[in-house]
Amino acid sequence: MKSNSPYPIHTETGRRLMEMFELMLEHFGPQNWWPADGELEMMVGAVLTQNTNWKNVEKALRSLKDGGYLSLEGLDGLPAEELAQLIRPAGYYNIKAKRLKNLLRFLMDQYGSDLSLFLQDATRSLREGLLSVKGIGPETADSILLYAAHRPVFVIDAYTYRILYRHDMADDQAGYEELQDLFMDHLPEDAPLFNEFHALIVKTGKHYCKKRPLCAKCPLEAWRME
DNA sequence: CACCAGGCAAGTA
DNA sequence: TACTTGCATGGT
Repeated sequence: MKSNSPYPIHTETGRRLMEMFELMLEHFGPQNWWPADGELEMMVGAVLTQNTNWKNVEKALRSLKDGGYLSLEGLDGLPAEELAQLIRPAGYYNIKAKRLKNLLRFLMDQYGSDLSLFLQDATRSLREGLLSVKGIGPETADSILLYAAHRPVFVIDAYTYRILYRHDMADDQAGYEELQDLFMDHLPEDAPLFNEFHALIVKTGKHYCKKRPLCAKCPLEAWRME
């Protein structure tokens, strides 16, 4: 993907979104997400980072790696209680241990011990399968689809709500699917674009105040003044 | 001290 | 259906 050879955009909304994307890319550069060593680590990280600072997730992933548990077999052979203690720094460790176990059971029951069969599955509805797992909601499912299975699915998170609402591109009642459609109906279905855009939204969103109107300190506004 | 962080499920009315 | 609450550590 080259930032200076834009995709064909056919709507005003699409142009506004691409303008935001270009500004973010210009200011922060490529984010190269997802920061993980392999697809399984990515999926584990997706569960661990639920409502949790990524720095804390890294500590949990580190202890899983150091213990040699970051494989389907390694995690499967680990009692939930032990898994919980290993992922303590990521918070919500009891419930997240169960969620990881639920995900592991889904993968091994549906695809055996070969993760690539899951990642390359083009026949069934991967999203519905993931959403049937207790502990995998829309954002975690879509993160896995985009960053592990490389499908052109746009991931929505709290920062996406905040930025779009602040720039009057969505109302405060907008739901997940509604915001996802906003991106997917107006941008080309391109996994590398969705990958970088979501990562940049997370990076940029951190600089917006949680509850305050748009002001000159909001990144996109400040950059336009430069 | 309060507040936040790359959500989700279960309970309540 | 539409809110509300529990889950929990670590950093600012």
